[in-house]
Amino acid sequence: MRRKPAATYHHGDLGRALVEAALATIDRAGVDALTLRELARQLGVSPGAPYRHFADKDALLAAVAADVTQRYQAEVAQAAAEAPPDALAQFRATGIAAVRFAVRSPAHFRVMCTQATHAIDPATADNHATLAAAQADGQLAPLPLDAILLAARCAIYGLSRLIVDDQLPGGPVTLAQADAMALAITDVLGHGLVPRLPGDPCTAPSAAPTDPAPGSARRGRPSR
Amino acid sequence: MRRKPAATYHHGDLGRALVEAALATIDRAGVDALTLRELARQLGVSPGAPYRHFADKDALLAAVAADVTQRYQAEVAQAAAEAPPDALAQFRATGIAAVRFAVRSPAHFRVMCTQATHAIDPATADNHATLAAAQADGQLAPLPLDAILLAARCAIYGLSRLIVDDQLPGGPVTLAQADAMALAITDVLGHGLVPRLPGDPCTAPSAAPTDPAPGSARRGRPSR
DNA sequence: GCAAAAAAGTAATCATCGTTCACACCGTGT
DNA sequence: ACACGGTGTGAACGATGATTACTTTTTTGC
Repeated sequence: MRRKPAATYHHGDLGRALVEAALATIDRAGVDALTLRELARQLGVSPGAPYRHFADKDALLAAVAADVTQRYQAEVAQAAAEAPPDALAQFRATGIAAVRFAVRSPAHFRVMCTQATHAIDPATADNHATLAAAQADGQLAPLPLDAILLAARCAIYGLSRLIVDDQLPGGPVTLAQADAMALAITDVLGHGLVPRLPGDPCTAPSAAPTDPAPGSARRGRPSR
Repeated sequence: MRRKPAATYHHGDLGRALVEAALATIDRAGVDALTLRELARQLGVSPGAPYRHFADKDALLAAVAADVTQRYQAEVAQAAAEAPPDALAQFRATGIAAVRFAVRSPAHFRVMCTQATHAIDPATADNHATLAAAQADGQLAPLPLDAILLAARCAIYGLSRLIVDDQLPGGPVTLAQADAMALAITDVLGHGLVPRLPGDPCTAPSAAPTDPAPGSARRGRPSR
């Protein structure tokens, strides 16, 4: 009773507390382990109390997903802000940030993808303009912008989901491995699968185009 | 009692029937709508009967996932067999086949990804040899094979999951749209993001490198 | 100030689900 | 003929999501 600034009623701010407790439970034991009753138990309220704040379990999950989405987008945006402004560096930085989020909080990431319909898009409007400018400057290949955006998004989202879905051989993925894989992907995407003419600038802006990739992208070999 | 070849006992082949009924239910209403009791009801058996064939619900789901995985791999393999043997054509064909499966049976695809741990790999061992040969022939860029394989896998898996997770604006995706998107992605991946020198062979083998992509990859524009 | 209304929580209750257990049924091998 | 193992029955148990009627607290309109 000393000082409860916002604690106005019995609990103060159930609703917010429910979301945070749900986040903790999901992060610890996965979405399937989430139970409204157990949540109410943890917060010391009756089993029916949560229904004053959320229509049903799905509504709570939607709120959780919204919270996760906000953190996700903030982290990606910050990574974009801290990276050099050229298109490839932006792609690399945001890709790495996105994959890192997935590695750090796989369960949260999964909830976000399942519940928050099309919320994974890394700022389509701005990118369009930026990429168009990059193409005009000759920094970017003259491919349709929609196709470029889609390919980049698929590659990063694919890596993230491969990780959180446990589809990569070799157990859980470390942050360093995730970084290396994201880098390798951006390099491949930047360079292209079709061989280039000798003397082509290729993926110069990257650190070491071919070295960091195989050292960590070795996963995939021991699968069969 | 005329001729029931395998129908020996009360039901004949529960277990198989359970898997098929589960597949139908999942395809119609999603995994969350799957209930062991309802399944038993449909098959005219008691609620405890399924437990003679599966330890629990997860075991049934694992069997379902195995069934889906088999069909998925068969379809992808057939597409690979029917496509030209060069590396890029193989990538395109298997990619399109995989995405088509996801579009046709989103719920099945999701169960497969969630339950069947690392089963989405399109034949890593063979590909390694094929790609190495392609690289030696100069048909493929001299990038680390692991990175190439990873990037291709991420792009296709990413597109598939973007579709089944409903992360693409514009409602459900048609088969034609999915084909176009897969094609656009393979083109971008083949060409590379970094501009090429004038006169470079580029993505010649494809039909129309830049035309089919924007017509259908327009999705992403109306998002914001 | 204060009483009415709105917000927040409680306790009891329902339907359903996953799962288990003791028992009954059926074909088979001896 | 008979025991036995694989298969299905039927009735439970515990837990969950959700609803309802009721109480308590906070807010707020006058």
